[in-house]
Amino acid sequence: MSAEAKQLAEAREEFVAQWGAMGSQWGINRTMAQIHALLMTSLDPISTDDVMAELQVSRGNAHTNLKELVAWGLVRVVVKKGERREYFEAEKDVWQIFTIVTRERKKREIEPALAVLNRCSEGTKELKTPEGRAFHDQVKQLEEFVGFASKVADKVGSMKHGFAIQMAAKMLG
Amino acid sequence: MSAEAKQLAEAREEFVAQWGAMGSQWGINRTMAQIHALLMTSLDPISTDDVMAELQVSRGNAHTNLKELVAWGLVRVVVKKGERREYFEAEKDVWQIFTIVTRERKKREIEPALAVLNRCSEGTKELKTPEGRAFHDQVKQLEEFVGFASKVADKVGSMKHGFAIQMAAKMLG
DNA sequence: ATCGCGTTTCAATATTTTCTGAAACTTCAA
DNA sequence: TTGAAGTTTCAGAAAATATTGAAACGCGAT
Repeated sequence: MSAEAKQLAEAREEFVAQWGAMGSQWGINRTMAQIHALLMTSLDPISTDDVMAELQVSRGNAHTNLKELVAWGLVRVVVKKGERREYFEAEKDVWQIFTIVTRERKKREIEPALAVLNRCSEGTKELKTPEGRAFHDQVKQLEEFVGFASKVADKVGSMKHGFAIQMAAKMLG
Repeated sequence: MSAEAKQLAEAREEFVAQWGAMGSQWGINRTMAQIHALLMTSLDPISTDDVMAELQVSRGNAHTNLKELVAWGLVRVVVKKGERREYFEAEKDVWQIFTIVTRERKKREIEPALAVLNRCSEGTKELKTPEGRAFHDQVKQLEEFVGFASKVADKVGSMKHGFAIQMAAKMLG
């Protein structure tokens, strides 16, 4: 192996390892994040067995997390003609990745919160005691804010790359 | 207990329980989220013993998570004159809560990612093989995007309530 | 200096989450 | 129909996280 190839292999290994470690901070499991890192930096689609070999994980683990990435929409299944084996390739466009993660986080984090807040706010609407009113008001404020965040997430998630960059640039400027 | 008081107690209990369950989804531990819910909907500051009684958790657990909330800046310590015991009260303004969480998430999620990306991008700058270039380019794109997100987070985290609402309204309109 | 009251720490334990490995299943070609 | 190649599932094992409970600690009053 040439010096260049070695340098690349090292950098990639670090990227995969660190991205995996970060997965935890993000509430995403380590293997899933590592596979994602591996796929994002692979020129060609790779198979379950490749993942097993690269990351030293079991077939079950590799399989489950590949399919989870496919469910998120961050990874696509690729079939090579004349081969039965499935290959996988990642979405590489960073804006696409961002919108996918935004949609997914909205679904997992914002929507359930909103449902809880709606319920608690509705159920205390006509309370008359000071404690009851205070509770209702606080929950209502949270509800309104989270509802608003939900709309923002929708908007951002449906923006085209160029438009988003333009808007953000204006905001930062 | 009156019917109103019962209704309130029930609603609050549900809010605390559900907010706690959601903590997991958010990568925040359940007790911490429950304490936060409790404090956000409490008119008066409450003590460690109150938390232990309400949530049926140990002193150590209550203590650790209260202090963690204080470290985040979501909760303040209150000393009542003539009392040695510490009481705690939550920040109740939703925009304040949002900016605090934004800052904290930036610190925990965005900054470490950026550090990794910087390192991996720097370390592969002068690779010449197609694989090396592809890796460098992909990492660089991620780096640029995350760096951008970092700036946006700073900006949003330092906005005044009114200004942010105005801007977001324009964006959604 | 000692006591009483509250805070803090931490080793042991419990719970939750992730991972493994093997069996069951599917599909397709012979 | 059989079997080779690949995929999927899942019960049990391992690892990571959260929680307990009790001891150590800090501090002001006596």
